[in-house]
Amino acid sequence: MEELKLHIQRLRLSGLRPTKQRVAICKILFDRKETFHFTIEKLKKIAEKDSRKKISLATLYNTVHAFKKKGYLKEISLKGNKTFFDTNIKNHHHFYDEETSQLIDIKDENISVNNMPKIPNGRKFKKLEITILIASNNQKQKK
Amino acid sequence: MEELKLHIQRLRLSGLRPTKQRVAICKILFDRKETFHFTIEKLKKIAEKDSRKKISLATLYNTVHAFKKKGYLKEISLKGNKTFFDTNIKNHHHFYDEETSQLIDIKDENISVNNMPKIPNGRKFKKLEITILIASNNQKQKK
DNA sequence: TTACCTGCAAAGAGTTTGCAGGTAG
DNA sequence: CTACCTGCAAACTCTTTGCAGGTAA
Repeated sequence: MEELKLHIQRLRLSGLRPTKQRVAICKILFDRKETFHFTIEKLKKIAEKDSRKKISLATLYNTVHAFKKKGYLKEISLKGNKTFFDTNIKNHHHFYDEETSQLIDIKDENISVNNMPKIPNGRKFKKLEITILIASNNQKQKK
Repeated sequence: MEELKLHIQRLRLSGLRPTKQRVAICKILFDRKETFHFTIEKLKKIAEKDSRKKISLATLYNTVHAFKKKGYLKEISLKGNKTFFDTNIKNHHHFYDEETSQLIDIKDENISVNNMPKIPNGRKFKKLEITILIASNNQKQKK
């Protein structure tokens, strides 16, 4: 179980004790090859199904926020009132289908801006975020 | 009062009757040269101060949503749980200072993407949204 | 043992909705 | 007069927090 050690390390470095609930959350978040995009609600359902136990919101929120603060997770900027998180912490962008709430990563090297506007006075550049909104092809016209 | 006629027209086209409260909202939103970025809460405060009367949340929400549906307002994609709106309905992008929640428009012609990634199968391109996160220059380092 | 953690439930924040009196047409 | 609108408050959704029993170290 090499992964388990990594999970425990990630938790400790985030200032959290490695409890069963938190390790279960880690498995879902980090035992995967591909990016995982999620809301707290979705993570809760998956974590409870996989571990076959109740995981409280308090635990989910404190764990996810500690990971975000430590940089193991990123929050995604989207319309709407749910907070989305992303296990891909590299600099990257997204396709987003608002109808299905589905997110797809775009690698940083697969997109670029060729003329950057001047940053307003007294400010400095922090980060670029590009979202390409997409929709189903076969969709009927919305009235 | 040429503006008043425009406000009434906008309201009618949005399927709303031109009441005093709604005209007051229109004045704040549309009697201006520059883009206005706002949350419902901010609009409420300004509208109540300007018109010196109470405007209920129900009125604010139904009016703003009708304008958004009609295309007189746009919703902005940002982190966090408040909904931001924008009176600039042209295709454009934003600088965003998360510390102050300040938004600054970037005209579409002042920024461009030079290599677009391939749109996922079965989807079509809808819209491009670019946000440039900025921060104050003189800010102390965040720990 | 001690500090931290868990589940629960209550509280907050933002948004939406039902209702009864009020107003535009 | 009728349909729509307003303010109010209740309800809803998502998130945060306080608490008392439980667990890691």
